[in-house]
Amino acid sequence: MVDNADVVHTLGRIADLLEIRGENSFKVRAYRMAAARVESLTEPIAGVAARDGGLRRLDGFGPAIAEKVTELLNIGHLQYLADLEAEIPAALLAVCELPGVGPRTAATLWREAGIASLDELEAAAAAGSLEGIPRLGTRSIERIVAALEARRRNGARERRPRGRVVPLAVALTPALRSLPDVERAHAAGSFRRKRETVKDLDVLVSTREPRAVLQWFSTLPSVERVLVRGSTKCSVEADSGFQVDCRAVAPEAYGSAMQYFTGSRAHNIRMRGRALRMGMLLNEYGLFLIEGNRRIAGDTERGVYEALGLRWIPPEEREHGGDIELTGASVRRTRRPQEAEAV
DNA sequence: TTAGTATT
DNA sequence: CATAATACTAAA
Repeated sequence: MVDNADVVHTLGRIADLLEIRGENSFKVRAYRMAAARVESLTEPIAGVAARDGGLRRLDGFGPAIAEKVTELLNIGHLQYLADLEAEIPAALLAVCELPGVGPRTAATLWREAGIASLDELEAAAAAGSLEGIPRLGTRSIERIVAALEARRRNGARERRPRGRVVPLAVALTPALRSLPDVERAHAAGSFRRKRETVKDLDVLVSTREPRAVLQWFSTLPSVERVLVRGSTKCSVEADSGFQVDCRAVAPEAYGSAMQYFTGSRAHNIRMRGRALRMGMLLNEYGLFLIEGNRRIAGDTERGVYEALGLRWIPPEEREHGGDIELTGASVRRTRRPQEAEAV
């Protein structure tokens, strides 16, 4: 019996393999969107398929994906996926999991050097045979070797229970606040959204001296490896390979930066799309009227939501894109006229 | 400058 | 035709 989770897994796997194959990114995205749609179903997909209209009634299901999922439901097997798996080694997906290595690099390693797994990559690196691969310079090879070493030490990265990350967060944010140039510091991301597990810890700081703050952050004793360090953000591995991202912004952008850095990604896409439809641009630096490029919000997170006609949405409710419609009752509809100036 | 990878 | 916007790094 094929259940919803099987369909989600199958569609996601197709997307990953198509990506390594270098397929049109809209096609890849289509499979991911269809997978997300099935994941959000509250009933067995077989039931949807059986009813009038069938799978095509689901958002994100066009003729091609509907046909494939029908085949999977009916005979418990999808030839299209089998063909892809015959073409592309499954172990390449693990290569893509290395930080800094994505589908294009994995495809290059495979096609140019026949590397199809982490073990083969490690052997090739040790033998020095990565040199000479097109678009793979010395620095890239160094990064790959470092990533392989980190993985051997810590194993594959896994999400951690939120409770296991709390001590890190409660130690890090006050430490950042105690720096001379830092005004504010808070954990954001899925930690702030109170997800049960988190993939990494995101910390936002406001400062006029981002470089100094990020320099301090990247040289903390518990930092095992610096992944990237630029002028506005720094990502490190600490605490057995757990990733911690620090983003620094000017104090007047703290609200919009918190909005951005809290996510979720789907929530941000909806918020930014809504801004566009209202003739505005939303990014981590503020909310801007496109006409005249005038900044109208961003100092506070609440100000961003209200300028977009929404009430402030608690982080826990920002998990899915639909939250804006479900919970973000329009301020215009709910507030009384005399409160209008508060926006 | 651009491609690739990354972040929410 | 297709959901947003931006940052960092290495290679060319």
